[in-house]
Amino acid sequence: MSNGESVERLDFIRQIVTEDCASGKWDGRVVTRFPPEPNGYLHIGHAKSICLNFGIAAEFGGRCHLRFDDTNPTKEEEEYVESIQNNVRWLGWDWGEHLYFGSDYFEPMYQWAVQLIKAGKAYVCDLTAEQTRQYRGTLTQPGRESPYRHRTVEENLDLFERMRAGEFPDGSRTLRAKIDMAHPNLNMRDPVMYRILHASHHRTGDAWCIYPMYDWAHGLEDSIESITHSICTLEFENHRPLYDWFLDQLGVYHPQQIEFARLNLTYTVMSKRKLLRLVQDGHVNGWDDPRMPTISGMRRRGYSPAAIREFCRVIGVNKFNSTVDFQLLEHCLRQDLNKTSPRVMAVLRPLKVVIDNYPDGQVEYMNAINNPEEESAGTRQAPFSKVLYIEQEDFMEDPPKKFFRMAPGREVRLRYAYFVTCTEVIKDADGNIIELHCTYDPATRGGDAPDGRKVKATLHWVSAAHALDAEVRLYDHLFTQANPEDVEEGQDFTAHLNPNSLEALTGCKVEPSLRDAEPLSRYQFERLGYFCVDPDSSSRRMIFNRTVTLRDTWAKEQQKQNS
RNA sequence: UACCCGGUGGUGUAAUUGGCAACACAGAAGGUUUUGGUCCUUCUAUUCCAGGUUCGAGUCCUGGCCGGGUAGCCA
Repeated sequence: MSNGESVERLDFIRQIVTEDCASGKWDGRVVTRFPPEPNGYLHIGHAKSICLNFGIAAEFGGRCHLRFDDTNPTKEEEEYVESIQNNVRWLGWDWGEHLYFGSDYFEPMYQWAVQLIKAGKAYVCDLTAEQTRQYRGTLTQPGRESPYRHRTVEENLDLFERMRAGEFPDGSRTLRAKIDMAHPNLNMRDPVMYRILHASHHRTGDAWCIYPMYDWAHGLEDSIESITHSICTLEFENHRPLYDWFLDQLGVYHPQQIEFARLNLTYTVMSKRKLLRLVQDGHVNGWDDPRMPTISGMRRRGYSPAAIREFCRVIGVNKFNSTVDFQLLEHCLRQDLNKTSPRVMAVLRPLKVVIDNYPDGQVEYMNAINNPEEESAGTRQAPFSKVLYIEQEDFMEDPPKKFFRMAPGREVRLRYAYFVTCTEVIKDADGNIIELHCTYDPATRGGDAPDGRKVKATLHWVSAAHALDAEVRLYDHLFTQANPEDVEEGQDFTAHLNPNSLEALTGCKVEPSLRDAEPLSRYQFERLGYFCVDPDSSSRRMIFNRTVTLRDTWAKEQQKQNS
């Protein structure tokens, strides 16, 4: 293991960066960027890109810019700019002074466009959007040249200036690059560089009514910022020739674009469009709903930044599409939470237990370990008394063979407290078990028997008189199918939404040490899972979100027996 | 039926760049345990196919097959 760890393997992008540093291609500089469009919330797929770009910069002693690619005012909002910054910071990355906006470069971009026009490499086109599409040809057929392709430089300059001045309505003209209408790569068939959009921009206001297209803008943004490695996702592979063409024609600083495969995860969707749909149609309660694969949602759910970073590390980087098993994410989560989360006892579905031979009114404080994985976390005192709550599912009146927990006449351990034996089961008129009576062995205080006898199970519990009430929200996958996109004709991804993805439990009982738990703080509820204090939680109304269950071999055993 | 990219266990990735196919997750079995957690041990492959080069091919070459991307005045 230590051997495998020491030989840190490089993904193909880090190999390129390593080679470039060795050859001095960029004078040893490493400058990357994370360039989101502020038109939605970041999700775990973005985290992969963020960790890649910021991670490479950190590992190679370079820097990573946070740059908002805000070239389309009709879709972008300030709210998203803020959430994105918060998310990147929360994930643990720091862009230092290097916060940029594509819109800050609109003027130099415009000047470069003028330069291209003067060089005869760009022209103003009066075709409508529909006509442009028809002239472009198809995947198998070449396009036709626009009738406006051969305007004079003077006419183009004049028209382009008047486009900027606002003389023409939306959609009436575009500025296009003059490349090759027969090019097999459709992106090279005289792509649009500017469109007219009389729309207010969240940063530049009404200063502009022409806005640059992605292909024109992005390379220039990279060039201005002296990016060395412009890392993007696979769908931009076909755009690289155009990225290169613009920069070559202009003769400016020219970064290298490198593409990698975006992340897919089982049981979830990963496109901004679909996530927006879930929010807008009310399938979830906002972008930060704990069921969402958004960074905000995962934060609220209780994921730690370290767990997400580790996940992004272990999934690797590649050039082919793949779908990562959700369980790998949960593994990274548990691995981190196990080391860092204080243990606490909480009962989700309480069952009252009375210890008949325990003195009325007596309270003992039991020494409980806060985190067996972290000695420095110390211990705490948990109050124990005659009336307790245990978990309903920890008792069975007629237990199957492999059930080790409480049953009539069986002795089990109450964690950090005593061995108890169930002596009586009390039911209501409908036959539901509503209360248990037990006896305890005073000699087993702390949980060990002096005579060395063993018990098969240890149960968590809370003292009824000391317990705090809480609401606990249990979450499951948002979709019932590993691949939500795999649907019948006429259906869409919402067809497999899981109707039981949220189960809210009230009347849960938690130990009193949780009284002042901070919002977003994380705990392990012993034997149950990891839980996080919801931001809406207060001392009057405590709310916990279940982040993830503990691995549960008993649950697996039950499934086997049922099937 | 155009162009570009890609195919390694159930899943995600490695393979010192032509030299014993390795790691993790998942699954199965067992051990330890005051969490049925953690931890520890063990078990699972025609490297898409067919040729070729070579002492030797996951890696190089040729041909096929399969998958993904691309016809926004989105990014």
